[in-house]
Amino acid sequence: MPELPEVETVVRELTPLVVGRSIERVRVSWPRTLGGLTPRSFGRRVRGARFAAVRRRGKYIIFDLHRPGSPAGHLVGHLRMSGRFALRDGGAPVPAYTRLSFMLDDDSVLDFTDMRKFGRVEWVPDADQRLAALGPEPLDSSFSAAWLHKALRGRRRQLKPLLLDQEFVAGLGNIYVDESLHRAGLHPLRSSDRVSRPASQRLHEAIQSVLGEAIRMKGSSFDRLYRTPEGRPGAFQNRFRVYGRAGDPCVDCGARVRRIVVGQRGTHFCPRCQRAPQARSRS
DNA sequence: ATCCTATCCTGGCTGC
DNA sequence: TGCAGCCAGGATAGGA
Repeated sequence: MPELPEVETVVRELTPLVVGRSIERVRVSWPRTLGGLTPRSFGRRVRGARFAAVRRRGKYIIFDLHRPGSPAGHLVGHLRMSGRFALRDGGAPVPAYTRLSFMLDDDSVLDFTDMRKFGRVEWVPDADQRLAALGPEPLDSSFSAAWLHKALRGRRRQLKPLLLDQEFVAGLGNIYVDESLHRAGLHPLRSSDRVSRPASQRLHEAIQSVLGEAIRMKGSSFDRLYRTPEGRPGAFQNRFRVYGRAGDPCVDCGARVRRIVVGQRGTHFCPRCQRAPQARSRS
């Protein structure tokens, strides 16, 4: 599932392909993709606009739009499970599962395809306002070990669902949370208010190193779903230590990786490297 | 404040 | 071989 590293890869590959191009026409084949606007009013907002920049916030892809002289709002995209952006030549056949297409002024077409139809591409006047509720970027300097320790202690939630909460930290999903917790030696059910300062530091380091490595490898592709805009798979799946490895030996200690369900999410961990939390004593 | 469940979707898998 | 039923999973809403 596309998480921060996959979205970052999409943004990097898309930038040189679309920045400077303008939108001549839009074709909507699954209106819910637009998240509220009708195809007609969506088309009115974006037709004639030019892509000024492509950037990322959490798992969201933001396209800044301009018209001659003035800003023209933003497209805010989310890939969810199976969304994908890709460019094609105007004469090429429309790919399967295409939900939305932007015909550009150089005769190329930017397609948003999405088998499961959960993805969204919304037009908004103000992207920062739309995404204001998101937590800090885990690769920014604002996300420090000290901040993380304080933030963990200020809540009382299990680490797994807390790290998946985009309002706590933006961009982590099921895969990178499991991988980060394993690298930090922290059990997914541990209560956030019981994480020590050294453990917070390990978690901080683990999150940044996992994300950094995954970005360098252009994300993770373990099924047909995620491909970069250039159509290539990522390679970080070869570095998974726990995700999808239930029953296999832990790469660090050899114990069998376990899979449990936490908050309706498959959760993978090593029972030896990630010690079960102690029951909270009453008092 | 935190937790739990349902919803949106489809392809792929399991079991009969 | 065919088919019904279940599952994954990000975000969000509503209820406990």
